[in-house]
Amino acid sequence: MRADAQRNRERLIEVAHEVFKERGLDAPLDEVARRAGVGPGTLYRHFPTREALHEAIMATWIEEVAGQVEKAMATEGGCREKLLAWFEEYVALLTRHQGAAAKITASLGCQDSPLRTKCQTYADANESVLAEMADHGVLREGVDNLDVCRLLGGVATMADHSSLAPEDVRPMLDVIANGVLKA
Amino acid sequence: MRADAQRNRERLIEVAHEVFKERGLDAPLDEVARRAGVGPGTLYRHFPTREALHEAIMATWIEEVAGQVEKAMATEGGCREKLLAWFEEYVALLTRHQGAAAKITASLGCQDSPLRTKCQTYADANESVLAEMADHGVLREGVDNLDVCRLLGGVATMADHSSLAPEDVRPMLDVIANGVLKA
DNA sequence: CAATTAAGCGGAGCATGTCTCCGTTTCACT
DNA sequence: AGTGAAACGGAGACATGCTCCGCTTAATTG
Repeated sequence: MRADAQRNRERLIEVAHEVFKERGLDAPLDEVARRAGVGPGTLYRHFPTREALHEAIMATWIEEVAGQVEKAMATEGGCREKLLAWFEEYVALLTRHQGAAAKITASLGCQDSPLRTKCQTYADANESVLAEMADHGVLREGVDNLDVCRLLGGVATMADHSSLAPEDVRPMLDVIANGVLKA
Repeated sequence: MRADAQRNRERLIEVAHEVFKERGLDAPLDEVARRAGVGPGTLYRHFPTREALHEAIMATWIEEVAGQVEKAMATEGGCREKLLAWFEEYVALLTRHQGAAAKITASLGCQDSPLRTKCQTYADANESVLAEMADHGVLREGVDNLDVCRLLGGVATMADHSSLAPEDVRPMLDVIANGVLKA
């Protein structure tokens, strides 16, 4: 790739990050181009679809997921506290950008989504936490990872749409934890 | 109201019902006007915002909610089966139109949403079911109606976005039921 | 049954946003 | 420096939301 193309690409990702943070994932793409000081054509050449740009943005914070699992698992207390710490982190990661939770979770099931690798990272992370719970014998029988991911995605989406504070999200996560752990 | 205005209003609601069913709640409003054989101006006079039209549409099926509560409570089996029957009905009602679940659930908390009366109907219905569970002594302490509604709304939203079949939704509702009922 | 009038109609048209096409510029290599 | 291809950028076609205002028509009244 030519040096100027590389520069533009990086600048676009950087600017898109800001714009999406400010105005949500549905922000006008021409605005991204304008602020990056390039024409719309340049933006669309680098990122043919809105999703392609989303994917590029998310690549930066997907890297944090593994670390957050470890952090949550280091929480003081029993399995329930660890699980809830992870659930809170999961929701927090998904709600970093307005609109992201719904999109990422929607692509959980489908193989051909451009966001597939991203949501897979989340699913894998959650699976590892559930496996830990199973090892400690506290996981209910028949609890499926995909279902839990969708439930958490649903909570995150509701939190996003209603601008819920963490203390409003917590009781929902409590219910899910109760449903996932043995009594 | 003049007779022709009345006629147009009814026709618009009827057509909007079709269009929203086919293309989701974000379908072009001009398409609704076109199919109804009126100008866009007429549509926007009757329904100044998209939400106003949504509200009018939903008024028709909001009437079914109370009946569905009774139907679910008449399900054979114990409290768990009744609760799950209601949860399934709740999700089915919310996913009748693409995009509806997210919008209705988002307006649960806020007082000034045009959809307030609609989502209140759902919240009241769910509250009555939870009250029934409490009467039978099977409801966990500290389970809040609003949280359960949001969880169900989240499930419905995920079902909507991923076009999930009822059998894919059921396990998520199982987890919520486990979290809501005493062990 | 005209005549009157205001409620209602409808579409031209502006605003915003997406995305493409293609003439022009710039980089990289010789 | 010269050359060719890669990259640029912006005009503009197209889609959608929404408004304004001149025209039509239903309802009322003498």
